[in-house]
Amino acid sequence: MQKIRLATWNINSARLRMPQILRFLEDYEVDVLCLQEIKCQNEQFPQEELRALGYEHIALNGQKAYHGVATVSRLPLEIVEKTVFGGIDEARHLNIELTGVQRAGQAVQIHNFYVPAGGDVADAAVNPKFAHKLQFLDDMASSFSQQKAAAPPMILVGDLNIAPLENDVWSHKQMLKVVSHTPVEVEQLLKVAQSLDWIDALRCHVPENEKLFTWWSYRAKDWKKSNRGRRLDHVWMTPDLAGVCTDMQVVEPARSWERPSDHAPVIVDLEF
DNA sequence: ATGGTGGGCCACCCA
Repeated sequence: MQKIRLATWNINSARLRMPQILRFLEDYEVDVLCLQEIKCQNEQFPQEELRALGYEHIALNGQKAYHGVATVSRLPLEIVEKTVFGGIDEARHLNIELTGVQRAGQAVQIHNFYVPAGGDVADAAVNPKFAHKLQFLDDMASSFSQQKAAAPPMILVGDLNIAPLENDVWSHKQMLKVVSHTPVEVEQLLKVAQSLDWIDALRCHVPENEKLFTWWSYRAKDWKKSNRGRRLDHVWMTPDLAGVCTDMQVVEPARSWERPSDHAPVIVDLEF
């Protein structure tokens, strides 16, 4: 049996927060880390410190200043694809396969996503960023639907910028018109989930009637005290991997580290 | 109803 610890973290600048990344990998004994918002080009990504720590397998999809995703691993990996969803050429997706981790003879793939935030106004007619977000989700759903007949075992992680359930936000009622929790986005995300019957791995371990957050705004005076969080970061698995995820945790302490990201890392423990 | 913070980069854009 093979035990793997996988994590996802919107880091909000990989260069600025490399000390936090190294601390997280060490303290929590992470095997594979998917980062979003690395905010740098591939050649600017600080690889040497990661390699020195044993993370020798690094896949990058960076761009200048904005967005960008990276998958950092102790286990061998190969890049499968970097896909542009939503019609705007931004670095928001990276699919790798863990060549040594297999299910029914097929290597397990890990999709690392950074879905557009969508701006402030939840109306695609007046807000192009919101239109882009909806189109991005639409393209995700189509892409996965096309694979339905013969999808390999896949895990999807990342900052999806949507908190779909009532207890994925601090106040369902007060958030209904706030981008990230509007019914139209939630519906779109549901379509993506249905495209391959994706399993919401985090909610397999925390029931839907309990609050579960992964993000807290920088703007709160005391994020812990006000606790106005949202579950924007997700881990999904294809049905053939049901039962593979034995545990999960949102690493809230990292939100209080020095110069933190506004997202906490999410860890899942996997057994193959 | 408003503005609050943070990162990249050097005027503002993005979250």
